[in-house]
Amino acid sequence: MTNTNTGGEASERTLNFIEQIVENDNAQRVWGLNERGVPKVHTRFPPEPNGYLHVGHAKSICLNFGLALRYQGKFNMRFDDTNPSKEEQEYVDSIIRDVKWITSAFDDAGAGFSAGSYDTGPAAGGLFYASNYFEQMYLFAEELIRKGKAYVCDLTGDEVSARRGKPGVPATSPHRDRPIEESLALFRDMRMGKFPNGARTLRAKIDLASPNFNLRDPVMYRIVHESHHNTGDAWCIYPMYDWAHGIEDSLEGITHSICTLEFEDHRPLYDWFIDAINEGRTDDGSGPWGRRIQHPQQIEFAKFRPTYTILSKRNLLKMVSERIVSGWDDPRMPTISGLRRRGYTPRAIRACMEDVGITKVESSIDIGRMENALRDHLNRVAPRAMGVLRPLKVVITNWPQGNVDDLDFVINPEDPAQPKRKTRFAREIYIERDDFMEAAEKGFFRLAVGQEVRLRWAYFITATGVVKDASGTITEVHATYDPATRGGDAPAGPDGQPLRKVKGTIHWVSADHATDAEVRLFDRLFVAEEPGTRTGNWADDLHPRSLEVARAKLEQSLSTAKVGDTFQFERLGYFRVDEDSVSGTLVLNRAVTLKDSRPAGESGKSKGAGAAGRMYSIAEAAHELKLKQEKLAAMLPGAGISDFASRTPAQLTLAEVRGLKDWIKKNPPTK
RNA sequence: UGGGGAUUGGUGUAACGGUAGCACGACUGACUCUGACUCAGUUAGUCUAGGUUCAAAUCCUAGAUCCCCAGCCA
Repeated sequence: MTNTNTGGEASERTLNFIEQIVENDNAQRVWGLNERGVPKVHTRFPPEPNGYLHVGHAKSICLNFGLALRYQGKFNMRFDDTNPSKEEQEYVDSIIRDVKWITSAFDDAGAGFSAGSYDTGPAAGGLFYASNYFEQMYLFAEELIRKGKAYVCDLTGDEVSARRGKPGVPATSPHRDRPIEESLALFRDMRMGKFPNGARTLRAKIDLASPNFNLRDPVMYRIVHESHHNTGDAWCIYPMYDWAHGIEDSLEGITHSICTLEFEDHRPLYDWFIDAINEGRTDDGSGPWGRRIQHPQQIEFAKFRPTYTILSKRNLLKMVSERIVSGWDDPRMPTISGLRRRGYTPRAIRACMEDVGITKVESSIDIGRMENALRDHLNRVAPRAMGVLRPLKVVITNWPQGNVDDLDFVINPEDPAQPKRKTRFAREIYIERDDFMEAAEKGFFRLAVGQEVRLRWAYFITATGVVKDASGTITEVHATYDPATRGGDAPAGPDGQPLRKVKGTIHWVSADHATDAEVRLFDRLFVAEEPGTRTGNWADDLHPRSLEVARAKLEQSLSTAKVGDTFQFERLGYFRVDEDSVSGTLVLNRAVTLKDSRPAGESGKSKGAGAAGRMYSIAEAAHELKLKQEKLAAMLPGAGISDFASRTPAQLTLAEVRGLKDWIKKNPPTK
């Protein structure tokens, strides 16, 4: 079996546990056949429109949409909009946009099966709103009251809390034996708006002593006098998630209701509600309550949890409202709209999700995996261009004044089918400041005085001297070029082999033909792998310089680039034209750098993210060693790490953690 | 202290009583007009302790650690 990291195209791999469940169900025809004559598979993505979608949601979309596609089923986009006080039309609009964008990664999904976006392709189930089922839900609720399975409770929120009980101590409710007719009348009065917010609730009559608190007579309806983005003022009672969700799935014919781990405790409730509705119903509808409704299967999986990121909508909202970022679509945000603006592609996001897989293990995903997936995709599709982020002027002193050369530039070496295009070269050019050293150090094979370098697709040049300002800063480099190297090839000898080699190739931009641009360089929003673990407040781990703005010089052809265009600037990374661009002033975002295998330090970046440089906080180390933090801290001196208390930051190296592991084996802690 | 989950190299993930494999990362090297890409190689793992078995990551027992649950949020 092979795994794929090549853009998420379907390939052979072992089935994940959800696919196994689906295939089992299919083999046993649990859900019957669909109109295509294949076993029915119907999934959905059910966000609440109370914020923008983030990468975590992308995983769920890919899972659910991918399942529908793989098994020739259907996928519903559904708003779980049961709480008018938190939901807004702006969020509805953004979610629709984002889901379409993510699902577009499934276009041309192979096997002659084209996907299209969620609402147009063969997997399209449609766009739905839970709020459109309010009337049906209400009818089901009355049915449960009449079956003696639900009752109106007069307790306030605080009173319910106070009476919730504890593990081993049952909850209490003074109204659970209220006569059916009385509950029915009160429930109708609730709907009529006869009571203020919070005065009464409808509760399911399940088990006040259940060890699972979700079953201690959960609230089904609460009174909320507020306008709803979809139903307006039609309702003043709104269903709770637990009551509503299973009904939504059932009504839409969902077969596999996939959600995240924290809802495992809710599954018995999900099942109870559907079973309660079905009690007294029959397959042919002949009973007193009519036809049975579908009972979807809830399946839970672990969330996508990237390092150096926070994902809860509440905290993302806080970052937006406190202006820590410029908005929900700030390119540093883990929101789908932020990733899109930064330059991520849906295919890269999908590939990352495929790479990471579906399990019930709450693992955290190295944010580098997302970056790798992006590089992998963009490397194959992004046109190359040249841009200089920190320009340093080079004067080619032996280049004829006023002369301009048109040179061939390869658009994408990964795609030889693409034609070449012309790039202008002249006497004055810009190169990257980092690509020049007055005196080359060992291992530095870019431009230096007396050292020859290749200008990509242009000429070999050798620096001859520098011009400095009063402070000693180099303002200009003088160099000579070799006319025999036009196009960037060294002249060949009689045997056809190049007569000389240059180790370095650098990028450049013609000064007279350059276009100015603002280039935004992003770093992680947080400096801690898990923001907030150190102090309990993620704000303490914010990266103080997660945005740097460069005044760049780009090759002339970029001046006509459009918003959304993405390029690889050779040797630098991938860049996307930002929405902030106005005519004449380009703004680009660096989506991700290229990988850099230069020695650490030389590239100006720290190379510590990998395993070798991995640092552990005391909490992480304690987790790794399966010890309590205090216990670990106490044993450090004995294990030969005596200076830990004085370290800043208080971290252990990977080697030390490994050493501790061995030491603990030999010296087991006392219980 | 009640209930529900989880635990395989640095990371992610396979193996469903029978060779612990794959991917990412890291490290070497080759190639290279991007210190990119590509290619080759190296590295490193079954939470612990018992038990069952010819054979255990897998089954049993006990324990450890982590996550979730007492909203009229979803």
